[in-house]
Amino acid sequence: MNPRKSFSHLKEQERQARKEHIVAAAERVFASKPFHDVHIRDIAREAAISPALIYRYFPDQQALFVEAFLQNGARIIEVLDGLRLEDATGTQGLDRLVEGFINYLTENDLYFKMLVNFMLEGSLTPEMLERVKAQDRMIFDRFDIVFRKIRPDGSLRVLSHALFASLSGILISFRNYPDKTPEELKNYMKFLGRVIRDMIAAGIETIDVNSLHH
Amino acid sequence: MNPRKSFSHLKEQERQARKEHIVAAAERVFASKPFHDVHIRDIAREAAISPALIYRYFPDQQALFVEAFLQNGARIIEVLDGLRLEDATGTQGLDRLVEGFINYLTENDLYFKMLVNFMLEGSLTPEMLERVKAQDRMIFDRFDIVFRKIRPDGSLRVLSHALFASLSGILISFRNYPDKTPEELKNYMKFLGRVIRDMIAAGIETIDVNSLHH
DNA sequence: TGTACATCAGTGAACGCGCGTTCACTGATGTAC
DNA sequence: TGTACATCAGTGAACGCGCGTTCACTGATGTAC
Repeated sequence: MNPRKSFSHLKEQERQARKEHIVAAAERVFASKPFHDVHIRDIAREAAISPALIYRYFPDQQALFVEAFLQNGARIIEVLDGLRLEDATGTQGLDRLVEGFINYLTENDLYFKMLVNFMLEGSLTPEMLERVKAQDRMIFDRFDIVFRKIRPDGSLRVLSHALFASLSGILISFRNYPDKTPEELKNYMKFLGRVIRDMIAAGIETIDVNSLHH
Repeated sequence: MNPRKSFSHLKEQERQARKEHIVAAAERVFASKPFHDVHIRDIAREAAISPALIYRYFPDQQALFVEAFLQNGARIIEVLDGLRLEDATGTQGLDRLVEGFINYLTENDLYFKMLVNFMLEGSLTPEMLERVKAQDRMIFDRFDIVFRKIRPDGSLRVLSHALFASLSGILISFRNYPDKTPEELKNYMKFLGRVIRDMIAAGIETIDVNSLHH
């Protein structure tokens, strides 16, 4: 590695660090206000830089948003891995997953708001879409682990999809449920999560998952 | 009723009809493009009137949007009532509900997009909020009917919430699932709906719903 | 070591456009006499 | 019946603002000799 190369490598690293600084600022802004109230100028202010500088690091707004989104996805995967689902036996993993998933996402609903917004209107570039898809798969993989413990023979991915959708639905549907404190809301969502969990735990033993698809 | 009064009544009726005409146009536009691409000018064009006229019937954009939203909610309730859930026995009602709900909302996803948008960012006036809440309750009432058939003793509303959230979650999570035709998507969502349904059917007999809340 | 020059991260201000909303006006219809 | 006037639904154009993005520039750092 000649000096020239090593130098440009350092430069590149610096550049990467600054990029991450901007993404981190974006995440903080997303955490603080509704999705559609987040503007380039807010993020620039949060990062203490000029709005124009953002365009030296990202081609446009969407590229930055997707980056922040993926960053948050990575964080979710970390949280799921922190639950040590592999080590659980029987339905223990399911318990942990439901509890952990709702816990994290009620406390960090930025990822969730972004996720839903991308799902609703998402018209991503093919390349961005590929990255999001890959991350989705990684999340579903974590869900699969839990079901493999209970029904090693079943269509795990289908169950993962069903559980993910159910939990997501809880988080969305009761997000702004009126006349409740945030604490009550969170407890109610966790309660609904347990209802779903118990249904699944009761049903999974008896149902022939593979025969359902017709 | 004197002529004056009857006359103003007619006028009022006309006014109401024109209002509905605008709302209907709004619904059509919402059905045709993403939520955030729907603008007053689009709706005016669809209704074949001047944008300015809309402001003679609605105080602002949000008022019109909420009206279109409630209109769609009313339509959902009609669909649910059309399923004759009262006449079903055992888990038959549950089957019909899951099938009908997903069927309708995959084919008319405008309501759904609006619903989710209101849930995510919704900052409605108290009066608007009250109307939306009342409609939510009416929808959950239909869900309750189904569960009352199976478990007359359980906490019906909780089960309704859990099922509603699960189905909503399916509709959102797999809305833009990549590399699938709309037909395949719809079938997969219905399939996931049946998975949830079977879990519930299996679990509901054995679970003590009332004891879960702690 | 010093000097002229190139590079490039970073900037504040301005551009341009889209969109909700308002304005000033028109013309049809109804009313009073 | 005819005429002057009031009302009010409806309009096209303009206002105003917010926001993504670009522009023209600065100043620090590195390089060549």
